[in-house]
Amino acid sequence: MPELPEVHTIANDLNNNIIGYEIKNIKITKNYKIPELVKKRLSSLLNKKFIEVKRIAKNIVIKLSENDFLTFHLAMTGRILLTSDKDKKDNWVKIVFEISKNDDVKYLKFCDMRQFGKVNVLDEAGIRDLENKYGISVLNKKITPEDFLKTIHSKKTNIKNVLLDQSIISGLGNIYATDALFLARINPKTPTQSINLNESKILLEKSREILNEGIKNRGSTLPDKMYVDIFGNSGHQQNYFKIYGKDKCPSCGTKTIFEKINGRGTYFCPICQPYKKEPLKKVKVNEGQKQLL
DNA sequence: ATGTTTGTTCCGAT
DNA sequence: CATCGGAACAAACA
Repeated sequence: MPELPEVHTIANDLNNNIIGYEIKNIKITKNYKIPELVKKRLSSLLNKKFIEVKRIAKNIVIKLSENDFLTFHLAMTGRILLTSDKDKKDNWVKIVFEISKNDDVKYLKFCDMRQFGKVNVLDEAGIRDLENKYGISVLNKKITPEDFLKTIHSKKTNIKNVLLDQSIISGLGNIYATDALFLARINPKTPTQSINLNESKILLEKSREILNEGIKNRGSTLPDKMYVDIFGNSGHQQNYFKIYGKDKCPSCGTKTIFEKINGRGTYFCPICQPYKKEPLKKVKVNEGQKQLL
């Protein structure tokens, strides 16, 4: 579930709650598939101290003493929970880190229902590699509409698809990309090559706006409650979705269209986000037609 | 029983 | 060879 605002909220809360704590024990749930190498690296973290928590794209990155980094990617159903209650039962717990500072003991849990999430331990070079995997961040204030347009044009597909391609544009997930396109009044199926500078400018603005609103509202929690923050609380952005999950366009009242685009559920308004531009079609031209042209 | 699901990676087709 | 897009990863719910 977690997209950038959800991951941001988790990283920020962890940074305010686990700095200075040391890892005293690590328990991996039986039958949880984790590479042997990662298991070995995890055990090397015992007695190391949390220095700082930050976010790289949708990864939670925890810096420990001796320049080790513990990273989590939550994918669709990952959760990070923090509790002082040793006996608290949580669903789908995969790894429990017992951490302490002086006499205070807490439990940092990595949970994952569908198990698409990833845990890893990296050194500084590994962190650099991780950073290099990702494309531009729309939240980077240095990115101009010109930069954004160039990036959009670098992939020949539809605009929704390129917004979700983390190696090109990092941070937007399915829900926020859907809402950003609605706010920018751009049809999600618009070919990237048809986007112009003005649309690039608006889309960049609206993408920033929607991500910042999501961060302000501590992420979005859908009815399945899969995303919760480290204390188990829901986010609020679901109350402010623009068009994601809506039957009717909040702007003009027209029935929204729900369509799978590149396998991802997409909502859009056919009136406010009209499909103006035909994709470039490959037309087979025979000799006779050529003369007519 | 079938179709959904907030993400990412891999592999086959073009 | 580059690029695109569907399948797969696994589990719960309606």
